[in-house]
Amino acid sequence: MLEDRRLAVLRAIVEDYVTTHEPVGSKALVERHSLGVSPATIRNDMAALEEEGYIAQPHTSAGRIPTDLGYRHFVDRLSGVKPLAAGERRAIERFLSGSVDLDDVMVRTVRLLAQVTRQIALVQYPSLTRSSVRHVELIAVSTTRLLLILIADSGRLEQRNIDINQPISDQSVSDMRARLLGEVVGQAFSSLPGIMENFTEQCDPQIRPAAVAVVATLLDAATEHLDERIVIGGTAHLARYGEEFPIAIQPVLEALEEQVVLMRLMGESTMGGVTVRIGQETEVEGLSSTSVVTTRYGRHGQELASLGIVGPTHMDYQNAISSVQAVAQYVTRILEEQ
Amino acid sequence: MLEDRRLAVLRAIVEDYVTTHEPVGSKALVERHSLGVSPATIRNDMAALEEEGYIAQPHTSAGRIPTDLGYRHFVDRLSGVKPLAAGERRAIERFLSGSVDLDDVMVRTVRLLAQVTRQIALVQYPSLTRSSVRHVELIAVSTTRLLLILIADSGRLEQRNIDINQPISDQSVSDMRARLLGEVVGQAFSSLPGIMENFTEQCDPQIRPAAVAVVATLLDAATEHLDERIVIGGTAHLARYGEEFPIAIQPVLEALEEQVVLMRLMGESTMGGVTVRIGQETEVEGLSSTSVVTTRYGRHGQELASLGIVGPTHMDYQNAISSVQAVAQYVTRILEEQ
DNA sequence: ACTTGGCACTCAAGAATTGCGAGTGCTAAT
DNA sequence: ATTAGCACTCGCAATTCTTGAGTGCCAAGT
Repeated sequence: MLEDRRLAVLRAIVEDYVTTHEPVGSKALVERHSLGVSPATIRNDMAALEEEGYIAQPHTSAGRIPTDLGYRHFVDRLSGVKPLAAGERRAIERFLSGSVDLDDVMVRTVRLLAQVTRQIALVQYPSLTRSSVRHVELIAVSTTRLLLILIADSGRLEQRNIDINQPISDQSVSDMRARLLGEVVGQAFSSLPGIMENFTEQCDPQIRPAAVAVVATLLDAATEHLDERIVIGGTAHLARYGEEFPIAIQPVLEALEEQVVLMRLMGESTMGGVTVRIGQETEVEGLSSTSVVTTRYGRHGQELASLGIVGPTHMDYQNAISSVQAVAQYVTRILEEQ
Repeated sequence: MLEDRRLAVLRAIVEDYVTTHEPVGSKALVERHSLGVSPATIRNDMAALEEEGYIAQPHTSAGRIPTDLGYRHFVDRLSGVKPLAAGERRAIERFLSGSVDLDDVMVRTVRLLAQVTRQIALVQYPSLTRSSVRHVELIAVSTTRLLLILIADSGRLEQRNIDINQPISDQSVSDMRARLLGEVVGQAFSSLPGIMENFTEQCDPQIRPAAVAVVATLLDAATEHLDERIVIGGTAHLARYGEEFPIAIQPVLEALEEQVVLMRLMGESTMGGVTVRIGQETEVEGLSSTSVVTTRYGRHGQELASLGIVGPTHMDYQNAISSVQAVAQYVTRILEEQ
């Protein structure tokens, strides 16, 4: 009973603070929520909650605000995912359908997510790690330059220029293309290094140098920078919460321009379900007063990549979580159609 | 002589304001610049300049700041482009070389430009309008779905999925691919509508529906959304000038998320030379207290697209202009190598 | 053993006041 | 045309004052 009320108080504090963005006091709390006890009682509970580290006072004569730990508890005990309004679902569906290609899907998704959550949105391109090769194309741009194109079954596409020392005939290029196609189509990207091991040896010695270059580039494209493409949107929302609260927006914008940081945010999401990292938990300096809500998405049941949002720690977690989840779900569906 | 000095005063005011970001007074001016006259004289000139609309007073007892018109005059009379420091040139070169593909070039360029100018950078992908087709690829993803890939000689690449009603054989796809290749490779994108006019008619009636879909998609890819891809970087710099000056950063971020706005900024640049739009001249609401410096870049002499920066009206125009110009030059060179 | 009313205490934030000084415009002298 | 002198303006920073929301604690009540 006692413990129950304390949690209710924490919950009420989080909810009020999320909506008003102002420290909440004991009196306001009993007025806005039907807690059935007097402010004095609440004060005792608050003192206990503060002792345990769930809430804090900006200064002596102010109300309480939740700490990172407080949000953590709140999120962990969320009663359940609030379903999205029907209108919202329809909006999502309408927004994502009619994408012409993968780039388009990514751009639309990030816009949608930013719009629905009113936060900064991040969407990672489908990883090559878990994809396989749909097609390979080798094109002679000139006699000493080839263009290699790799298409993943997720629709993602990588291109690389290859410079070779000796001129190569169109016939040789065509042969190599055919061999490449035979070897790699349908194979997982992760298995390419093994598969390509003997490729050059079985080549006509004359074109071996070219083959070596092609294989090197292919493996580079297939194994390096696999997950490095991330689209960002909705940064304008940053200004909104920067206005009133002591969030320096520069470090946030800086963090969002660092590929490494983004990779960390997107990469660490646990499989299945939604990951919420609050404040310091992001382990990124510039994001210490923001929270990150991510989840994985993927087609055909395999999880390809992550998407999510970045917002102030005092965001509406319920809404954020359900939106992120819903968008991930729809993206997955769209990608399956592709 | 008199007119000369007035211009010198305007110039001095702009320069001082750009470095200090504070209204500049008559006394400070004569101290920092060797104008050879007394503050009182400067005051007379200032009064005249204010009358003509080149400078303004934030309030009665403050110094003067340049108006948009003042900056305009300053920029128009710039003595000449300040050459970049050798170190800077080397940095640019090092930064851009070693790009693996077009995406890479674009991303590196935008980062570079943002870093060098310490402003927000915009880089537009090479337009298809002025490119021609390097290669076309038609791939059967399934029996009722094709993937069309268009590669421009600028290295830009477009992909589209095509759903067809009736299953199509691999042989038919291969035939169509061969015909497509023969028809369009080497042709300008702008000429494709004419070229493709009779394509479907010369098709085996059996696969005509598929051919119609392919042609429609091809033309759509080649003629719609030609210039729509723009990369943005360096938004973190926005926070820097947002800190001290009365620039609301939200409208700027919002404007930068509007494709239409970006297109207008990038599209209107005049050919050759650098375009500077100051304050209201941008004709974008959210950018009324920023200036935009753009120029065109392109390979083989043809100008493919634009790149540039967005910064506060009180930016260092000299530096901005020369940096934008230099980066455009190097990008052009890199693209020519590709 | 919890709850609650009462009460003294704290302290950030806003309003009001003041002094300072940078900067101006004007005038009269050079 | 230039300049020194001077009265005037007015934003800004520093200072002080006031207010009130909110707290912690204690003693009384259930």
